[in-house]
Amino acid sequence: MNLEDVAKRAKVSTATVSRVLNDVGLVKSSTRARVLKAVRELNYHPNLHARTLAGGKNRTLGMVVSNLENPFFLDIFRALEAEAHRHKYEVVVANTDYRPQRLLASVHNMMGRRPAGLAMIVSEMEPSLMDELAGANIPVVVYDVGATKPNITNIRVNYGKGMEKMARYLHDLGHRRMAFVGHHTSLGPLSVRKKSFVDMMAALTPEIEFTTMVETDSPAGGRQAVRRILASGFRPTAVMCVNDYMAIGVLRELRDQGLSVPGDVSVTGFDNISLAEFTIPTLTTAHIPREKIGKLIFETLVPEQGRGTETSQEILIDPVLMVRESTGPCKAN
Amino acid sequence: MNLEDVAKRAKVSTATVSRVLNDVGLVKSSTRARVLKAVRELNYHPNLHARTLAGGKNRTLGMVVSNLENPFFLDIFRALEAEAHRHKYEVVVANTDYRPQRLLASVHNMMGRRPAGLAMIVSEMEPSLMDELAGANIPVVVYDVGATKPNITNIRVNYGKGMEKMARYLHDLGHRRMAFVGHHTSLGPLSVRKKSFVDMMAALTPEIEFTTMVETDSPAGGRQAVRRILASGFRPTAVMCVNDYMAIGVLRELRDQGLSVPGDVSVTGFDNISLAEFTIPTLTTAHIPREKIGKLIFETLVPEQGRGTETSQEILIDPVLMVRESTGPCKAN
DNA sequence: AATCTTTTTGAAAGCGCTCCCATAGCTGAA
DNA sequence: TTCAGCTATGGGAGCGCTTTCAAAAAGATT
Repeated sequence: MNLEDVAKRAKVSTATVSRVLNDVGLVKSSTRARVLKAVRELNYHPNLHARTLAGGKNRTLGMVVSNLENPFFLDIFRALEAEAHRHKYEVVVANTDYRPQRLLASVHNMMGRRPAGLAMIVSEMEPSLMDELAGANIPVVVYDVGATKPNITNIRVNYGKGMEKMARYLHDLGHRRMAFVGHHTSLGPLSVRKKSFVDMMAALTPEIEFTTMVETDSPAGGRQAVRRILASGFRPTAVMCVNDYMAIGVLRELRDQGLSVPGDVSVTGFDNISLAEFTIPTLTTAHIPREKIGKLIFETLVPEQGRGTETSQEILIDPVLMVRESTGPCKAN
Repeated sequence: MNLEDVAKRAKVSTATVSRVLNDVGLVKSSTRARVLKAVRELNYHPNLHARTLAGGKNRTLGMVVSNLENPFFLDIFRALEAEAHRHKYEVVVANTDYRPQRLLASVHNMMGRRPAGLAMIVSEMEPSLMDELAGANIPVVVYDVGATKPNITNIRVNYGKGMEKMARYLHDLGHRRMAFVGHHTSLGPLSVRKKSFVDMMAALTPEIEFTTMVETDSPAGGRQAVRRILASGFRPTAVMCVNDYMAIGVLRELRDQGLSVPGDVSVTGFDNISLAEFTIPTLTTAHIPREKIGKLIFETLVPEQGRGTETSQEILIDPVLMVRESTGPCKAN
């Protein structure tokens, strides 16, 4: 089933069918009707591959994320997709599960698809990959990772400041023995949050700080972290999590261990995913505007007509503290 | 950057480069090395569109789901993807948000991509679309929807039986005033669950049954449903949810209304998503093996060499009851 | 050294589309 | 009637690849 079949049936040339389908150039309305009829009757759908190949254009964007299971990433994907659909673009995602191996494979696959733009929302970027991307001839947006590179726009979230606000808030509530729960320590944007925590603790309550890193970014990871902390003998009055998704597991495990939140322990997350309003207790967190980020990504990857494509830029976003039920005054002596 | 550039640099023909890249045909090892070197130096990635166009083959599968935000769908996607990657296939997903409009657009987009196979995990299928898919010349799998069609494999979950087990279990605990919470009533597989509930109630405890349908498949939807039920004056001792994802909101709202679970009200979900072990209390549900379903989808879409492609078949899966903390004996008088 | 194999390579024809360029209708003015 | 000036169409090259077919190169055999 191809253009020629349609052309034959409508008794026109393939050029005309193409014109009708793309709504470009002049076509007599009677001819157009005939073509559309043939298209419908044959249940024809243009071969996208041939289209991109011939036209050199592509209305699909690529997006690579670390963990689609974490609602944070999913939300960004959905926001980008919504914006894309509004402009008749499509988005194809790839998930890496924080595995560098997969990252590479995904990026290469994406490059093979020759997308109109590529968004990298991953924590495990490597400098060499950044170089490769800068060399690829398409617009690239990266999320909060690595140094600024020519041809690559960087959307940054001020995690440091967010963590600082959070730590200060807990400190003001009287908390001194705090623990930090994270995953995949070594990765850029994640280590920023951890470092920020460690620095704050050093400044606020020297020598009292505990950091756990587990292998998975999930509630199960959060649960495991709590077990580790308690097994070590450390009894924090507050636990700060690298994100909300892990905090869900932290809340659950604390309860399993007979500790009440926020009575015995305060818990904070990060991201403000929608589930944060459904946990018991609801979760104190820092809001990161995924909606806005998704939109920003689209605007960067598909620059509006007229406005020239920036070579590279940097966008900074500030997290906003959202206080809910999971945090309260420190009651420990 | 194309095959010819590589060929020129390696001083061979494009045919040879192609042979090396696809690992077919005989190529002298010294030549192969030269080609690979050129590929590396140019950072070349084959144009997938040209590949599919020329080769007529495609190693990517399409998948359309109703709500990627619901972990149930995401799990199936991830299972399918894992299996696909194992066989060097890729998966591209499209999300419909239960909107027929989007469904159509997604399917057409997929057809344009000429995937090796298409999996439809959507509740909002229409017969006409089924016909169109049966006519398309690719393997199609649909999840639990519509009548069996030639050329289309149907993976069915015995929701009716699952709901029956669940209702009977609650009945045995003494519950009589039960409510059902769902969304998008009219859609096939969803209405099965509802109908099953209604039928069971009719058999077990005639005239005491309450059904709410809200617009979104999400915790927020679950919350809204509880508000509606309570606003109506009905005081159920058990709430059965169409899935776990909505049950999360139900649990939260019941607590907000001062009702304890399972003390005052028992709650059940369906699917056994991993979050069901992290809610407070943990959620009684029915397990649906997403892992297995993902695998099954792959095997159906990409039939192994040798085994002939079945024209159409039907696969049936039985849910398994998972009793956790959210259900208990009815204490009401 | 001549001939026959076998291995290795290249030339070129598509794959299904877009888009440029040329041609064919048509309208109305001269 | 003729021709400029449109509007509508068709022809065909080319997008980057795979794949067949044939030819060249390299060994093997006598």
